[in-house]
Amino acid sequence: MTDGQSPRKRAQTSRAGSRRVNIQAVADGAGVSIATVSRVMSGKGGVSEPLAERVRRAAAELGYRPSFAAQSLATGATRMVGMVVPNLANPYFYDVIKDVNVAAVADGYQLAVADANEDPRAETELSESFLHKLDGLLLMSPRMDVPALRAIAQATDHLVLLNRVVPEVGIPTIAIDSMSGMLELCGHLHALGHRRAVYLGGPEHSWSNTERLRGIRQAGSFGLDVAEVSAGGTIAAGYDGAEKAWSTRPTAIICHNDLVAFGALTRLQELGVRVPEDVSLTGFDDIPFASYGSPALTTVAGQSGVGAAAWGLMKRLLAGHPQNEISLVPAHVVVRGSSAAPRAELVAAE
Amino acid sequence: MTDGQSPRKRAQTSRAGSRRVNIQAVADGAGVSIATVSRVMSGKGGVSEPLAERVRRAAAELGYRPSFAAQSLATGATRMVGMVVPNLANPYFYDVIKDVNVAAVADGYQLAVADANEDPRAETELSESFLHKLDGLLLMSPRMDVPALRAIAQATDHLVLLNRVVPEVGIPTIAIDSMSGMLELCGHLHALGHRRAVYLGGPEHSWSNTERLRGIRQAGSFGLDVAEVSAGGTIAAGYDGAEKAWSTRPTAIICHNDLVAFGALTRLQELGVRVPEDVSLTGFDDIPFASYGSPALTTVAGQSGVGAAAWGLMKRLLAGHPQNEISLVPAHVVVRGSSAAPRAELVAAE
DNA sequence: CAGCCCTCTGAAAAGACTTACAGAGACGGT
DNA sequence: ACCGTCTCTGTAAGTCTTTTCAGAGGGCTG
Repeated sequence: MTDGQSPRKRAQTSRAGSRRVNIQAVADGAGVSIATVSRVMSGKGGVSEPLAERVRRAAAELGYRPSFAAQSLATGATRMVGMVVPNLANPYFYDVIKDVNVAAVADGYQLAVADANEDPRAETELSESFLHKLDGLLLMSPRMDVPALRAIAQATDHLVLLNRVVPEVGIPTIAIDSMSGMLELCGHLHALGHRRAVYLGGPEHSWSNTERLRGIRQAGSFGLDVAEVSAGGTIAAGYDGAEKAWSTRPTAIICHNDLVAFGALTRLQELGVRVPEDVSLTGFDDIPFASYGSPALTTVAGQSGVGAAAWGLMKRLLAGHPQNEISLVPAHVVVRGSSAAPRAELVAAE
Repeated sequence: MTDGQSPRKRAQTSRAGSRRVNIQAVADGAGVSIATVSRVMSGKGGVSEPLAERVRRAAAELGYRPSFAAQSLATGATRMVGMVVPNLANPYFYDVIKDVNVAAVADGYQLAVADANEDPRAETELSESFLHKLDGLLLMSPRMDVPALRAIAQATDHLVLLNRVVPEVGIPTIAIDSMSGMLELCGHLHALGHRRAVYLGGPEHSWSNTERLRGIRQAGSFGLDVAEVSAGGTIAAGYDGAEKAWSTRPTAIICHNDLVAFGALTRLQELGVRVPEDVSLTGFDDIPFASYGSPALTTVAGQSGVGAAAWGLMKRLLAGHPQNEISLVPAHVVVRGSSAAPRAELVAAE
């Protein structure tokens, strides 16, 4: 307190000043103008090497880091993108998030993830907030309604949709081809000899559920008859729906996703129903848990590549090239222990 | 195009101006100064109602939203906090993330999550980046070494540690009391009659693994003998380690977490070992999958409250009140089907 | 009726950067 | 020797908001 100087003024002269070290401090330290410091820090070139070195040293000495807020304000960009996910609890999402993350980081962008907690309103709010703060937005399987989606799409060009196709709004999209994946799965079951199955459904109005149902209905054309039992996409829903599904004595139970299958499997085992001897059971998504179930789950894998593709789209959008691509990533059946040929007497009984 | 005005100047007069609607545009629209607009938008009061109404209408008409970057620059705050997680793939983390999220949102903060993909270096980079951009940082079970952690702690006061206690650096911390949770679990097994168990360990240098081991070693004092087999905290690690653990013919296998237990369960069933008849199996964390396994997993639950507590700490830090609390959240055994009394002859054999 | 205080409003500074533009110096060519 | 050009650097404007301070006006009190 006795240093004899007003601590307020010329704080940038000494490093003891309590104010943040800013670009001016570095400029003073290196004896150059702030423009030069800015040029050196951003690596844009155009500064002679000896001077640049001097600036770098001064910056390092002072521990200077450009202010994110000021940079964003000046450039109008943050080099961050957001991703809103309906529910982090589904391990399926994680695979995609990881993919996007890796790809984005490789391009010098950072990904921030927000969880909407299964609430469409939260989804909308988070989306608008992210959009307003970051450079771009990836929406994973959004449950929000079309008007909400349209509002967001109108507010920005930097929007990518994952696993939901909304033809009435032109948004660049990457989605797993649930329909054909499901069709292939049905084909697999049919080939094993199944003729009567039950579909344990997913979230009512979700696009993926609609698509998977579409695949299932098409399977009717080659002779696989599938009844529908609605569930909800979660383990609990699978557990709760399993008994009803089994009550119709199908030879196969097709679950909306692996989570549902997992829950159903547990319930079936409680009921003394053996999988796959008494009934075949299938999932969708191929989450890590799927291959470790007992039996391991026959499922449909397709997420690989989705994340990278989504980032590719976003990257081009950020570069200012409008996209209107809607691409479907193929999905393929992964056969594991939970599906088998139905017992002969069950097929014969039909 | 014949409106007779140079479109460049006074762009704020018409809504056709291509530049962003800023506070000046609203001020002009409402016939007030930007200071008044700012006051109205931030709800700070001090503006007469009729005028405020006029401003609100003008803002709505123009679709004005304050610039996030400018706001951050002016206030020095973002009202966002970041959380870095080693791996989103572990469902356990999700419970905590969700909790923090809910609590933060309730206080008007937004949570951004970043995944370090099990890479300590990425963890450090993400942390520094977030710290630099956002108002605070929550570090979930960080794997980074102490110097890295110390560097971050020195750069900010707004840091909260979850599930890792680092006594040599004074960081506010919330952690599950793994040690006593594990001790309680051992007590449960001991009470059932178990005397010889194996611990299928977690990530080598993680704090939680160290603590759980500590609990296990203490259990020796009341007569539960536990050998150690290192695994790695993942399903695959549990699967891979199960056979080795079983080879010592314990009456119980204590897994580092539910993921490991899940993998081990699968492998044991493949080997024809029945759980819990031939061996008891326990997890830790009580992830949603745990109660749906077959058998359902006996585990240790403790995460409830961790997220909210962590946010509480962060909130006080953000309010400028230094904290140096290191609090341990109690964890308790949840008994389910995977643990039972050992078969009499096995105990007798000892 | 004067003075005081209170409420409301606006001007202007502060916050930290980027970047267009201009200018200085060096160097080569004629 | 002069001019043009090129490279490097600095000045200053622009980005958008918050907030302090001062001032205007009105009402109340003594």
